[in-house]
Amino acid sequence: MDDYYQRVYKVVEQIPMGSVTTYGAVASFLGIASGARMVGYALNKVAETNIPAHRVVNRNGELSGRAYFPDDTMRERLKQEKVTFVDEYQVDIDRHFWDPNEEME
DNA sequence: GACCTGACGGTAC
DNA sequence: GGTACCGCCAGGT
Repeated sequence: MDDYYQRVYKVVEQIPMGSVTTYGAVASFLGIASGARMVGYALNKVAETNIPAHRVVNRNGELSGRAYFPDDTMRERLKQEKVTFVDEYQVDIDRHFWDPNEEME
């Protein structure tokens, strides 16, 4: 369902600056807790659009999809948003975590 | 139409 | 506490 992707984009667009969420959180919000992979797959298609896909990381806070962005766009944008990094390619997910289920219920 | 792969997650060992 | 394996949904070959 292409509508599925639309929902993913819509949720990702709601992520406030300086905050990040996880694939699992988005998937859970869409009703498919086990479809975290699909979320990342969908974001891959919007990596070059206006969707802030860089604010979505895995459950460990790692920028697993940075390779799909040109250069270090993902890391640079997050740093620009004052997001705390615990590692060169890992954000402080526990500190900036944003749950769509609590903001868009 | 069947099999393989993929920006992940949770549980088991 | 860290590593390994299996499970999920969709899409491409």
